[in-house]
Amino acid sequence: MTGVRARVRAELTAEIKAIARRQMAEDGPANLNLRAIARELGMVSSAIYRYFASRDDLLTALIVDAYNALGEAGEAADAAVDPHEVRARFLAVAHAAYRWACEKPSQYLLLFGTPVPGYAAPQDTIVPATRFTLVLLRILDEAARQGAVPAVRPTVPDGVRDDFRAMRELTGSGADDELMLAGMQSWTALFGAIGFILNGQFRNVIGDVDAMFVEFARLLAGQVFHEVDPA
Amino acid sequence: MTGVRARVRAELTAEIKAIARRQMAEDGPANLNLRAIARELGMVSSAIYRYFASRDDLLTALIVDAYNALGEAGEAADAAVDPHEVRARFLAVAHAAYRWACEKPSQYLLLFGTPVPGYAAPQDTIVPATRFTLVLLRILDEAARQGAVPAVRPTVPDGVRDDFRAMRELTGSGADDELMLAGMQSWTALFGAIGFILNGQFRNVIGDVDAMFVEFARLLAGQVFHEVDPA
DNA sequence: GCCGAAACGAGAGCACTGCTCTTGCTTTCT
DNA sequence: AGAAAGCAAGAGCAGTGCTCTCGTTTCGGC
Repeated sequence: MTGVRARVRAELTAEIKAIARRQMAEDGPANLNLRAIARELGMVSSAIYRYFASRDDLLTALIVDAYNALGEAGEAADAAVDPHEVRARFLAVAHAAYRWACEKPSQYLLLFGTPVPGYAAPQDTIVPATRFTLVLLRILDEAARQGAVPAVRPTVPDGVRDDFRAMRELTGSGADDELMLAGMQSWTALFGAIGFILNGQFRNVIGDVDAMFVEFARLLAGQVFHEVDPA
Repeated sequence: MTGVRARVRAELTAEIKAIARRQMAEDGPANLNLRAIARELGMVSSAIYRYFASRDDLLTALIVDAYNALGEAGEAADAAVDPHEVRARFLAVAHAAYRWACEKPSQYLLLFGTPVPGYAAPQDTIVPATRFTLVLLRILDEAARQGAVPAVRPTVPDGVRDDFRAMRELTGSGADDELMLAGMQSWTALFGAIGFILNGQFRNVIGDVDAMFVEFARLLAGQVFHEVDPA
């Protein structure tokens, strides 16, 4: 094993993904084009199939990479802040997600945009997909330890209580149902805002979308971690 | 004018759009297929081009229709509630959007999902696109009249103040900057939640997503219209 | 009523896509 | 050394959006 061939294969695989990412950034995530990649590599289109069994397979690999990159960005941002300052941690992670999305909009849309046509996310993606969410869950955990209470207290629906219990068991989180639901809501709001900004939904409406996002994040932090000293 | 030909043309145009919507619902919004539509109509693909200059043109028509349908759903829901009960109005409109999205997921994703490949929204879409938002702005207006204050008070960035002033002038709204920003945030959070649910982001995580959405909406209403008597 | 103009559907065709299969060549393993 | 596996190339298939041409049908002004 690990002869010349194996190394060349790894390099070519990486190169295919790199070109795919660049082309997606130029032509949009849904325009992933195997033939164009092959052309750029000076190969013939059928050769690509030695490395990825299908277009969907390549897409899956890109999605997994993107989830991991986003998760890593979140983890790094979280680790750079005092673990006890939950608001600061939330803001750092939120800004990290926003920054990552702005730098790689096509990859962000690959994760959170409309699923590509007949594409069904395979099993390989679900673990990397949870990586970013786990960062937020850990922040919720610490917030619960500090007795945080949401600004508006939700009434958690019965059907959701079981799901939250399962999540607690799976992640070892100690956040109570109310905090969990508020956190979940802020989580969707966060990604909703990023998605809207990236999709240009605020074009011709809001000029400085960056400033607005910063304030959105502050609002969310205040809503979830209300009875906690501000950072 | 208004001969046989004009009526047939109108009917065929509508039929093309109807078939397109149905096919989109089956194969996903990005799989809009002119040839398949023509096949179903018993026509040849080139005949479609008598009615829509291009695939993008047909897409635009569908998008305009969808924006109008969503806007209409919001307007109807809002009109069915006592105009003074702002929380109830917000909840009604939020639920209307959610219901519409669940009934017509492909059309919702057409509006708020990843933009279709090389598609750039033309001018025709921007007026229908604001229709739903205007409903929320009117609710904010009434809330301002009642002295509503967000649960967490935002500090409105300078760059955004001008945009809000422009929106006020354009819509005749009387909502102050803080309420406007909180409303905007809740608006993105609302559509973010709907999008996540539709895209299956909560699959295998939350069982009863409907119940969760209802509580999300209640949270949002509470966050924006805090110092207002609950409906 | 008539006749030119415009609208229409059919069909062939172009350039492109994802994907398959076969054919030789090269590297790797036994 | 020889078999097996990996590899790139090329031809080819079915499908796409779109264009162009060609007879036919309908419409509006005379």
